[in-house]
Amino acid sequence: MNLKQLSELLGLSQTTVSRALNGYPEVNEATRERVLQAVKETGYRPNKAAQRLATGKAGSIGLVMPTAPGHQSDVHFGEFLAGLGEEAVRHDFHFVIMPADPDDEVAALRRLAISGNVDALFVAYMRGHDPRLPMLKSLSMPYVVHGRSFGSEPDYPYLDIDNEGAFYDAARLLLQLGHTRFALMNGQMHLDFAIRRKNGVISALAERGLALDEDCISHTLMTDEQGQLAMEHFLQLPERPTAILCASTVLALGAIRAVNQAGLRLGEDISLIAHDDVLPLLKPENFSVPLTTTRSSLRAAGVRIAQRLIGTVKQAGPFPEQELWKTELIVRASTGPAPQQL
Amino acid sequence: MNLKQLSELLGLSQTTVSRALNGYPEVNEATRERVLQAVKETGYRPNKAAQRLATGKAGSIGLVMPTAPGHQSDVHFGEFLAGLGEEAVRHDFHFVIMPADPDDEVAALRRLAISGNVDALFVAYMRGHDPRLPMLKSLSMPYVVHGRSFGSEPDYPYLDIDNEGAFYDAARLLLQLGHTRFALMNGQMHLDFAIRRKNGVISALAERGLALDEDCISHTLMTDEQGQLAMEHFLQLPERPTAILCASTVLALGAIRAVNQAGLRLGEDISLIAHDDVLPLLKPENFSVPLTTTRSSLRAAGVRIAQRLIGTVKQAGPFPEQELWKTELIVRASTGPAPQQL
DNA sequence: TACATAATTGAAAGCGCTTTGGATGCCACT
DNA sequence: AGTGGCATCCAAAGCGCTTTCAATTATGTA
Repeated sequence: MNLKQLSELLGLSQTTVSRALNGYPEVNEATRERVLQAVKETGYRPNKAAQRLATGKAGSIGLVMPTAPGHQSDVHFGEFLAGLGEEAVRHDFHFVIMPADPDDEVAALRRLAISGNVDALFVAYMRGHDPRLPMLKSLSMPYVVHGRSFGSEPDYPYLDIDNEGAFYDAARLLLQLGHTRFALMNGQMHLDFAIRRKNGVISALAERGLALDEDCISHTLMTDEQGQLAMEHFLQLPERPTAILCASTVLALGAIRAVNQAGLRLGEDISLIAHDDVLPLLKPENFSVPLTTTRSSLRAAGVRIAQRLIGTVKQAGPFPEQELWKTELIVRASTGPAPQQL
Repeated sequence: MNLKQLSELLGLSQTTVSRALNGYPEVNEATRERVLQAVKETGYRPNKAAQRLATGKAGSIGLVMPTAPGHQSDVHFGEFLAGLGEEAVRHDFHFVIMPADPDDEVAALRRLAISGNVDALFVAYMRGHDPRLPMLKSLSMPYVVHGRSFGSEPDYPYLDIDNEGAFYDAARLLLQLGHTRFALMNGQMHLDFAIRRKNGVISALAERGLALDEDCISHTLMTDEQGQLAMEHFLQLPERPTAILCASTVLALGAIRAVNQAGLRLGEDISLIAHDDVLPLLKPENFSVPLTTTRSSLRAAGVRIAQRLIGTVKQAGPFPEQELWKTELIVRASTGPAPQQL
């Protein structure tokens, strides 16, 4: 069943049927009803390729999937993708996923753009001074960045969470609880969010005249193994930190293992706040000691970015170019007053 | 730059240029060279939508991304996707990813198929008597299943690993080492691979007149938390098992944590063999006690399935309908002789 | 009643590619 | 010289949709 057959069946022209389907105003409401009814009965579905050829829109958004160690099989990637997909399916959009080595990401992105089978690009894993930004700007294709690029002029469309604010708030909570010795388990150093989170902690501490020792910062991949290692290191420090800020619940998982193995009690000897991306497999409330977290749903971010991307392609009204989402600080049992003595 | 322009530039017809590009035999080698050269110089890339409209091929493979708890953000999904993508990019294929609740998977798959923007379907997370199989057969669209469906006639195209053989071999190794008390940490009960792995263990044990107690089997999600819980349970059993078979290195991670916390030594008090999907984040050789594993790369499976799918769409020669990959048994330090006494 | 205006509808021209059904020229072979 | 076979190449017809331009009918207005 195609447009021609459908229009013959209705005794209308293809033009009118097409217009009825695409919501053009110049078609009589009664005829539109008839068309819609016929669509329902016949199960007609417009041919995507033809639409695309006629309109020039591909109905798809492109993204590069980094595949080097450390990015590969990143749980965060999957979760974000679920969000993108959730929105995409509502608009009959799909993804063009191009896998690429992170070293090749700029080129991969360009290839994707000129391949002609995407309408818009999505970019993540932003770094400080990210080289993809100038490339994206030179392309004439809509894009939205997840995160930001520290050090670059913020004149590109992005959706980010307030990483600095989140970790500032988290650090303040711990300060109010009387903690003075802090440690930060962070993501890889070159990543934008890691830079900002660190800044958030530093500025909260600075207000109390405290500093974050370099020895008390770890920059690692977001795996629980790395979390454990980092925490083991912290626990061996002569001035053992009592307040831990943790860039991910995945890291926290390992960290807590280390705390337990050291015979320390979470929420008493050690207070910990983790950032929670709302990964369904790792709920902070299900930890044996429920985790205090700064929360922001990665999946929701995926939905929103898909909305903006698709909306832009469909030219459906203006979207804010920059969005900065606040995170929620949720206090659970992993934070408590600083222990009175060592 | 489109075909018309390119052909005018060359002083050839569109027909000839098209044929030259698509490897048809009836074009002079010299002219083909000229065309290829011009393509290189102009950077011409055929318009996907037009090709698709003309040929009816979309150049994409569809897959349903399950999003319910337990499937969501599955590390295995991401890893497999990396493999699919690796091959897809070579053929300028892309994915249509449709997220769906597992309850809705049959319907989602059908929607994807009739949406008209995929040429082939990929299906995973197979179950016993999987209801998607009859649906797929009724569709006239190529597909390949990752895994199999226990209890269904094996007359559909699949790629599976020899789960039964893998766990049979693993169990035999442990038997040869003198172990007699076994436990199996398995995936969810309804999943095909879990059924087969269990069968493999049971038949190896049966050869020695041993049985696998129901109490010594866990069926859980493949998370390290579940692994830890399961192992804790096993360790509390009156007749504590000394030989553990584990469906995933992710489960093993938690299991080993439990072993350590119980003060037991891996490879001495407890021998453990895990199935290794070759997840880059969780390498068995990097465990503090390197893990004996049955290995089969999930990513390689992704590559192969993409090959078959794309090959079928392009009608590039016949592919085997059914493939069963052997796994490698790799002995490392987590297996040792059965302890002499409790 | 006559005429401008608005509301609907259609015919037909693409979008850029593949492919069918010839052309054309050249050669070998009767 | 006449014929068939090959190797090359091309014109043109779609593929199924959107959209421009034009036609037709209905609605007001003077």
